[in-house]
Amino acid sequence: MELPHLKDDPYLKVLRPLVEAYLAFWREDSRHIKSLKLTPSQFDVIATLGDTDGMTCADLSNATLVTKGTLTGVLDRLVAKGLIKRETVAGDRRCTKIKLTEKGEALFRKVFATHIAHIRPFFERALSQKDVEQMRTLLLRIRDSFSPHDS
Amino acid sequence: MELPHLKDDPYLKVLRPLVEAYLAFWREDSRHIKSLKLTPSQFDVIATLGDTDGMTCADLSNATLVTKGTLTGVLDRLVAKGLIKRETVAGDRRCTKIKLTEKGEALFRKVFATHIAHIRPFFERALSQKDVEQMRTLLLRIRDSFSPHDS
DNA sequence: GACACTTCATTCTAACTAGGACTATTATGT
DNA sequence: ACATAATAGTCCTAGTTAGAATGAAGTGTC
Repeated sequence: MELPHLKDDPYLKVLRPLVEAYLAFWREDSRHIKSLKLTPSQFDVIATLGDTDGMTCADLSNATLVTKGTLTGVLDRLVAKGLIKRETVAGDRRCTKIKLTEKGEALFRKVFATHIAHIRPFFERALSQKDVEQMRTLLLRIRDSFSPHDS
Repeated sequence: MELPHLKDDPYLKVLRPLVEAYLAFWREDSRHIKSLKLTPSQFDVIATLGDTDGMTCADLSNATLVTKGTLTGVLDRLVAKGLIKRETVAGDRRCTKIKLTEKGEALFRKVFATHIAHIRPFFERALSQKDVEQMRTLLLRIRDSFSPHDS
């Protein structure tokens, strides 16, 4: 992603900070996840699968940031680690139901709260309660500005 | 990257919108870049190289979001497209100076302003001038909260 | 029941990612 | 001067990315 150099443009002045803030978060996020011996995509899948009784590949792909094509490989590696299993679905032989194994379940319990607790203080330090509300509103306006139904 | 499900947490309430806003921008951004027959990394390099008289790999890597190891391959493909050239540096035989070719220069001129003009309206629609200032401040606070020198 | 559609998961390709290892070269400390 | 450290670019590995193609399995229509 490019960072335009026209920093004086009143609207683009927000683009670079957006990219930088996201990237700063992302680096810390994946650094911590890596210390748990998972990749960000793998963590994403485990966290999504936690507290469900299994999802199909298509559901998983929608709920995470991993596309369907990529998912197969990610799941293969999680199966190899013994964290998830693939089960057939009665009544539809096209689908596979992905579930956490015992081991995967245990990892989820151990890791999820830990990770949230790790990331939380970075936001706590930066923003007051009022800032959070403000920020949230503006970020959602940006997000929606990019969505197709916008005029 | 995972999107924690504890949406009620006062501070994490801003994390999901941050990720979503960034991703919304990023998808539109790379969609448009792709229509110019470049990848996001390639565009990043071309845009950074524009209006300079060449940079080393290390400089390029710092100025863009492309790491040194990845850069080699990206540059190889840009050389293959005839958009950049590698030149030796007098006085330091370790360095290579990367420059736009005529063709690369022409592409930069054509494409850069176009791309900015394409992205700009999405932000213009979402934020007032005052919002921009507010947003910028808060985003930079988040960014800096993740940087090492922070307490 | 046969036809065309759709959906599911997988496979494939080209490109990218971080990060570590490697080689050549240049700089530094004593 | 000479060993050591730092730097530059490249290469390598494992994993990810989007997107297109594939083949198997359901669904809808007549």
